[in-house]
Amino acid sequence: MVTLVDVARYAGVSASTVSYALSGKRSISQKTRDRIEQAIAALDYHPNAGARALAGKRSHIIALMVPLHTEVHVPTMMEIAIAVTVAAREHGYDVLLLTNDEGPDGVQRVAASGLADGVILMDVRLDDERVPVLHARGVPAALIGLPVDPTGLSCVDHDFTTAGALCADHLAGLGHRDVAFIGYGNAVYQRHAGYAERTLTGFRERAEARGLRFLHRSCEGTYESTAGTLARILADRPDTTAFVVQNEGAIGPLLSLLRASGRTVPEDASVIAICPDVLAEQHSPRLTSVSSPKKELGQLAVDQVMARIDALAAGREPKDELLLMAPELVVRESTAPAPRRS
Amino acid sequence: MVTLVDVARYAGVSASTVSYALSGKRSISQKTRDRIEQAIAALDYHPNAGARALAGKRSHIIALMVPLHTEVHVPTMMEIAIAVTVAAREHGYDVLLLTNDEGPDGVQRVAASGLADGVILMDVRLDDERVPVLHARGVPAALIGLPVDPTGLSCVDHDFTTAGALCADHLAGLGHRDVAFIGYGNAVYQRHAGYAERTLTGFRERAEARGLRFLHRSCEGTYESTAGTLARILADRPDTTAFVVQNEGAIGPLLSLLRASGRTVPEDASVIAICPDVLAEQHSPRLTSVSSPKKELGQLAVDQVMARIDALAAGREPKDELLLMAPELVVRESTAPAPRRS
DNA sequence: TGCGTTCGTCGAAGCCCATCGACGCTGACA
DNA sequence: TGTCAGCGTCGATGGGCTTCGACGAACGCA
Repeated sequence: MVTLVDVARYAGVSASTVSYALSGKRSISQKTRDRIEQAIAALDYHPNAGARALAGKRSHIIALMVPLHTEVHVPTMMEIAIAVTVAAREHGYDVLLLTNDEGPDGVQRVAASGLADGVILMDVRLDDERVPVLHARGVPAALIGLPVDPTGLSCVDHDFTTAGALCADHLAGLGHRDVAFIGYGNAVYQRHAGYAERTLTGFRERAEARGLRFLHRSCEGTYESTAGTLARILADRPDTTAFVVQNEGAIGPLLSLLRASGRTVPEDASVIAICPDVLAEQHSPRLTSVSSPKKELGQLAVDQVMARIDALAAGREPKDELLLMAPELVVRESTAPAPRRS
Repeated sequence: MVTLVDVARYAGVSASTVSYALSGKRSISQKTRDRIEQAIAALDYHPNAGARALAGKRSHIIALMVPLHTEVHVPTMMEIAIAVTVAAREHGYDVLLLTNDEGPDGVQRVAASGLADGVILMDVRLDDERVPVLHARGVPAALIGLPVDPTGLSCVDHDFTTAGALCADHLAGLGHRDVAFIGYGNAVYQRHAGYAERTLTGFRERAEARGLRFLHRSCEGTYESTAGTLARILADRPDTTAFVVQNEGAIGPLLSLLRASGRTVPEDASVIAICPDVLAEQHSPRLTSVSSPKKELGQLAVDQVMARIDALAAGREPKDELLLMAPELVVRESTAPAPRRS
């Protein structure tokens, strides 16, 4: 194994000089810097991570805790995880993958052992039990999702409330009067997943403000569940002319079922999906959708932990942040003015 | 920060005794062991990861390199990643997430710096450029997927060849004569993704052996692409009575399209999906499918790296392994005896 | 009773790097 | 020409842990 001392000897300087050349924390003449770089290349030197962590009191690792089982769209989660990893690398950091099932102890473990300098939590519950640990140990952290009380924390999330409102606005603007909202399964609402509730609230408030009549129905996301949900909706409100779907699994079945029931989208029924753009694009007709950027979410979360890690190292008080990413409604082919009443 | 010395002092023993008590590498009397455990609990001691890595020459971290962008089913990938993480924890290891775009350099980086003790590679290409790095540095590694030349490596993968064969067998057994295989997009075959080619080979060979006429068509996985693919198949071989689909995105559209064209599944047309069971279950009718366990895949990969890490530490020569996980064909509601010729 | 073991514990020597204080040297300025 | 600032470099120290060799105590056996 090649060490810093080997490099120093090869370059004819002292070990500390090599260290400073690498970290840039003291100025080094161009000449020696060149010699050192040459030595590093010649010997194929890679600083030892453990030693660096020990001496520098920084592991250059952040932990990312992902949900083990989730009702949320898995590809979306993955996209965020990857965005986090890529963004972290740009800060010279690596990402340690933790699963939800380790719970608060997992956070404790990686933080207390100095394995990770900071933590990013995904799938945050309103009363998330990992949050107290963060406070207790003063762990630099960023949450993707909003707990009830975000004081002392940095959080990023999609602005689901606005997402819901955008849907209501768009449909109201097209002249629809009776609208149905097809959401996630009951379990999601029962465990108070923030995103589901907030979308619904945003939609409800705007719908009421714009004089829409609306129905919310939960749905498990399978073909059969969607069929049942749709049947109930049409039985309860036969005049329904538009659907908002916030459940990736229900989109395909809904379109098939509408088609099967003789309804053309968008002439007879409009459909808005709250889902990633790629998904919206791959249906036929291509779906008008509301989505928010996942990549930026991940990047922002990383920026937030980094800021907190730096603040901690510098002894500064980190400032709380609460960022909601604006969603965007893209009009495609699945929404049209409401059909005239028969 | 609480250190091992603090614990030792509190327990009235020496530091090395505490270390041995924790690692179990030398016998410690029950009495002192108790005192030490009590001290650890009282002081809330967590061993410093960096120091441990430095002194022990093991980081207790394995790196998992996941594809950045992939045509493969993302939830499947995620399931494997999570299985790896959970399995690693059971060995006292954590998982570092790397993305494909770091390429060979990424492997080099984490291995040479001692950041990771071993590496698991996903989405392995037939001529994967990361493999030479593994050989050059002697990095303990396990591949999920098969390269052309697996000598000196440990690999696990699904037995796609058998998966293809199972499909052909099942359909031949039901009396089908004309069968279509709807695969991934051309890009997947062009970059020689092993899984796509092997499935096709297995299917082709068995189909020929059983006297099936068959057609392979690639498909991008969108609704429109599926529509085009199906149209071409029916134009070329109007007598086609069964479909094998190896493309998660095409399943829903295919079912809708068959239904729309007046074909009932399974009476008029049989469908087998090569996909995870959960997916197969959520369509209507529930699909006969061929799937292989993802969780075991992840676990086996972890076992393989661990074996190699241990071998390296003990100076033993690790043995190569090549495990193919047997797929299982589950008969559900989408396959039936071939309809009589009209 | 004497000897050789085994068991339990200790002290010290690293592991590799970051950082601090010190020091000689060069150049600017008075 | 003398003085004072940097600038560039060095040596020493420390960070928390693992591991090796050593050593006293307790024990078995002859």
